[in-house]
Amino acid sequence: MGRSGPAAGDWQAALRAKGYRLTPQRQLVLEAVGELGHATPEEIAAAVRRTATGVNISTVYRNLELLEELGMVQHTHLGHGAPTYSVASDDQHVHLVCRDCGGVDEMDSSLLEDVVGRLSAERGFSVDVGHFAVFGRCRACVG
Amino acid sequence: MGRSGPAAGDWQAALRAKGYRLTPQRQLVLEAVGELGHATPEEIAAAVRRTATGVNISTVYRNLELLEELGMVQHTHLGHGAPTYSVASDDQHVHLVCRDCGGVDEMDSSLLEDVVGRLSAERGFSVDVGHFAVFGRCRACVG
DNA sequence: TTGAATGCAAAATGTTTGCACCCGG
DNA sequence: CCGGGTGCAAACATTTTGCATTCAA
Repeated sequence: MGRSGPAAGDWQAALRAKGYRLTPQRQLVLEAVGELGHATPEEIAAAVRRTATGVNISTVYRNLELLEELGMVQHTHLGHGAPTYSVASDDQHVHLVCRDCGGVDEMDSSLLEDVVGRLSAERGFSVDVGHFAVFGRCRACVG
Repeated sequence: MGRSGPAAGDWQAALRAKGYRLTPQRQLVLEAVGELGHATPEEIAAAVRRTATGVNISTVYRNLELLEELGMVQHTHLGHGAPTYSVASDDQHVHLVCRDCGGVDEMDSSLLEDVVGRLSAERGFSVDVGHFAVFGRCRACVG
């Protein structure tokens, strides 16, 4: 996490190619998403503010939207309140959300291999595996 | 839809057994959920008001919560805004939500049989199949 | 220079809560 | 009669938007 990786400059070039600018806020939002993982816009804003006080929440929203459009981040609805964001390059995983304790666990997306295959074959539906939450009750709450 | 079925009186008895009352609003909310299917609280309120003007939105929320607690209805987060409610007795199905056109399709929950089995065996996680949305892109939007 | 981006405040959604009054049992 | 239920208004939480100002390129 927090790694810039070999493609660090690529997205900056992609930004400019589309007529967008590289601002400190933009960079900080992307870094925060990478460092936090599964973070809500509010949490991301808080993280960004630890480096740059005064960054507005609406700026965070606007940048998350832009970064998602560029394919840099993606969001998942874990059920309850705000959605959570993570960097798109992170390994795809399925979220297991417990409706009782609210806990979130993860499983490798290979779990859904055959489901994805069947939906593609039978319906032409292309599953977005990362954007995914399975609801139910965890071992502890099932009792 | 809209059928009262053989168990029509059962939930009314269940209500009283738990010290709750049977009010017109309560009945109308349950009926509306059954008639609409996949309806948001706002849509349910609108339907209820076609019969009884003046029913407050907060009453709808409170009754949806109660009816869900009693196992009469259930809600699903389809991704975007408000959650949608349906009667719990309806055949369980998986929701396929297109992230481009926003369309919602359904598939029989047998699709997830093995996934449910594996999650139960490997993690002790009990999947709530009805409370489920698979995100991706539908045939039309994949192009 | 110039238009994209930001900050701020206000508006738009969606949901919850406190409280006085009402009514089902 | 009595405690659960309702309506109403206000509070909340989350997200979006209008607009003047700022700043990356």
